[in-house]
Amino acid sequence: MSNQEEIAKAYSHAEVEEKLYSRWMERGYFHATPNKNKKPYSIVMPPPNITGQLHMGHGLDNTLQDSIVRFKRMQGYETLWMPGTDHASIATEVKIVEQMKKEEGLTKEDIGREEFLKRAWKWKEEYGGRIVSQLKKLGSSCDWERERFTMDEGCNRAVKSMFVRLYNKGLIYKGNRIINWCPKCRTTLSDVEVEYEDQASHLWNIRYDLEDGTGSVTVATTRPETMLGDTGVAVNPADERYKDIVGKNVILPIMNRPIPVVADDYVDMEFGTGAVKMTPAHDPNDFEVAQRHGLEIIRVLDDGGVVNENGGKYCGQDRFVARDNIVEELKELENLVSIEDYSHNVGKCYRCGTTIEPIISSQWFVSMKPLAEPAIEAVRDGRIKFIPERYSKTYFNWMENIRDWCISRQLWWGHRIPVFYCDDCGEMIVSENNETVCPKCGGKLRQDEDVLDTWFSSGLWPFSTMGWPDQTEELKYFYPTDVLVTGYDIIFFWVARMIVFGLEAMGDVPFKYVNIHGIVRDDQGRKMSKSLGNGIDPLKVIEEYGADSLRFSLAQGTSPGNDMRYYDSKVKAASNFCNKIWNASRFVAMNMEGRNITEDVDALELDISDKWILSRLNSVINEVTENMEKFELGLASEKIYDFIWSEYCDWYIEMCKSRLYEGTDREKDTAISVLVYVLENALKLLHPIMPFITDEIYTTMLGHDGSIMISEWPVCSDAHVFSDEVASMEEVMELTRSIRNIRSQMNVPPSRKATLYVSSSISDKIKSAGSYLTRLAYASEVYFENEDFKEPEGSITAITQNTRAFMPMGELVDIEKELERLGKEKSDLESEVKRAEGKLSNEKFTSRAPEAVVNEEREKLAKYRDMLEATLARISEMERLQKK
RNA sequence: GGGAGUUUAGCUCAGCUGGGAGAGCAUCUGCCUUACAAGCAGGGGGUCACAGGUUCGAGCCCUGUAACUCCCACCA
Repeated sequence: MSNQEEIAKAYSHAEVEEKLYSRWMERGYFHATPNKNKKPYSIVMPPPNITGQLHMGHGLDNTLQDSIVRFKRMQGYETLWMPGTDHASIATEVKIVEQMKKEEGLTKEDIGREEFLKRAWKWKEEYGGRIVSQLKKLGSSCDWERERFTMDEGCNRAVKSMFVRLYNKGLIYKGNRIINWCPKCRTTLSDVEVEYEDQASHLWNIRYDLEDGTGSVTVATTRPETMLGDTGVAVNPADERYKDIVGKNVILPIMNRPIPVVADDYVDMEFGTGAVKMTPAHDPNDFEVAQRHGLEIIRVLDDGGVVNENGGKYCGQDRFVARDNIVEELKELENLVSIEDYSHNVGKCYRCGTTIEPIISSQWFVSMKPLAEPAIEAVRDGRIKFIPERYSKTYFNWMENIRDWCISRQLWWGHRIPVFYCDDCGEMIVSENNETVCPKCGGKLRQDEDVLDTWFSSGLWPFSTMGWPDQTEELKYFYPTDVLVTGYDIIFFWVARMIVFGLEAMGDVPFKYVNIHGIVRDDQGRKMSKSLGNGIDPLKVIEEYGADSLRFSLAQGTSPGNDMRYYDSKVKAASNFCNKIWNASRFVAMNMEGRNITEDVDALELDISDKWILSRLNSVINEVTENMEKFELGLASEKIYDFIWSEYCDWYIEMCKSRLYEGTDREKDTAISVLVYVLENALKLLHPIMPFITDEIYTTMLGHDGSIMISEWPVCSDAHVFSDEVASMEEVMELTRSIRNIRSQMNVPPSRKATLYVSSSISDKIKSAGSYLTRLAYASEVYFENEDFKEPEGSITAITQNTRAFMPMGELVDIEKELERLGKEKSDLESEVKRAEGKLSNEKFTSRAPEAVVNEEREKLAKYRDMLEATLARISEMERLQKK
């Protein structure tokens, strides 16, 4: 259908990708719908934040998912890949607040909640689609008709429903507890949203004098400013040093307030002085101790991290300013005993990096323990499998020590907590509906001001996107989903919560496999980050090399659970591969012209090379399918790459040329039919990873209607196992390699052809392969001779087990050089023989090793002995010539 | 303080249930051989971190050591 002039010599990705993606969309190939005649396969996409731009992490994540989805679609499953975006409550709000401040000098309080939300929605409309269009550039075959947003109406319904359900079960409660507070974002954070970092700091030792003047006690702290809120000092009850002062009061310096000394097991006698100052309002441990001993709780920091009116003269000072000043004053008061260097773990807000402040506050919590139990069980009994398996350990460790989840956030952008208060009678109503009137007193109701943790709605994603709480057809058909593909960095944030919520809401796991991948680092192994400026923009890479190249390099470089580095050279290599495929296909297309192509290759009169490549294809189909089933995309890519490049292109195409150029019509038809058949199947195997180029070749060059993406995945066939031919072919290949090697070492250029005399004990088997040798081994003619053939003088000789090939090279043969080469050959073979002999003479080996292994060793020994014998014969022949 | 991972060619990494060390890039040599110079052919380069052990046989299994990385944990 095409000729050389019509097909470009190099593959150009830009227009192809654009064209094909819109074609796929138009034809609705991505859409999935419950279909009783097909088996379902489903994946939900980890919804990217609407604030986000596509980065390499998305690139990897979505390449893996798309590859799996395309594979399953070709296998005939009704395949749903559910896409969507996440409202990312805190991340988005921070961004909008920043933008407002920068552009208009406004704070969110200036414009009020309603106006702020209007802007947020506008922001979502403007930028929320950005990442979606970027995902499309990657080639993602998601069902865009089903695209969802974590804050759309359906998701909102699901969130409210889940909240009420858990509340009614007593699994959501409001409590006054120490929470993580970000003074910059002015909101609570859950425990997983705090990132800990070692910081060089000090340990300040401060003396608190006893009220009765009989002595003093020294306490150590890393946060001197909190002393303003101290309401006690704790010592270990077993500590002899402090036995007498328990129950007495000390005077809190600066504040000059008497506070009691209490005894509590929490205190470690070995650490520091063995006495600990208690700040119950700003430290979780102190809070617990205070609860046990009835200590007062005095909050001294406000929501902005500034000392409040309880801090006396320090009121109004930022916590870190106050720290310095308090240390100064303590020095002046001579209460500061000493300052030690100390490295200490500081919690930071995962969004803005501000040091978090533990603060006592009234918040909403999910009671996790009862919910965690079935979630642990689901992984333990194998209903959910982590890949790699070791991550289940991480999961257990976290789940088994789980603490309650603080879900209320003092933000505006998010799902508002469905709780209503009556200020008149104090009634609290938890409801999915927008309640306005108090059922008890008829008073006006006020909704809780707070919103929910983003991850609360993300946790519902696998079923909220399919219509839950309604029992939809989609849920029945596609839930549970098959696999979740995500990075190890959000196992706690997201994966664990989905499992918990899925089991609770649906009574079933949300997915069967969790395929965990690592993060994409830069070429120096550093995390890609905005602050380092070392991020690589996938879109730029796509623009330069094409989505296929990027995808291939990502898929190829990945192994489950491990980080990978991004290298430009990897993408370049993948793009060379594209070009290779393009040109191989171009070659095939050119030779298709005017030929009679038979699709059923088994009906053809196949020659040895055809049988060899079909056998090889068969194995590759087998292996790649298995790799894909096990989510081993890296191995799959490597195998397809090797097959196409090193077998199909390097050997098979070359072998076909003799028939295509010099054969009969019938031979030509056979060769091209097999060429097409193998190419087509190889393209199919590659399609999940490189969707664009494979479809372009499939439709344009191979002339198929439709698309490769809806074609059938190749299956292996027993009819294509030709072990004999493969073995013979391999001997021919070995012989070829040997001839090439010799010629290269002798510096004989390919243009210098020689006659080839082949003397082989398996001549009948490899005779038909003789014609390939012309091309592959640069021979002018090939003659098959009987075994005792006496070669012409001045030949160089390639030796394989059953075959010798002689090439008379005339004066080109440097006898000395050839002897040197043969000498090296000889010693190589001798050591092989020795190795095999050694093994086989070991009685323990022959008696204990499996028979197959022993036989294999025997065969090797025979082979090397044969080859050694032939080599020795050649050496003496050469030596004879040398003497002449 | 627990837990996990990594250590294989100059660089980045594969190596399935133990059976003669692999790829890509880089490097060297020779080739514009009518699909592809983004290519072809060939070469060099590895005591598989170290020390023991199990085994007929260990990169792979066991024990220990070292270095690097990550996660978790309320020791002020």
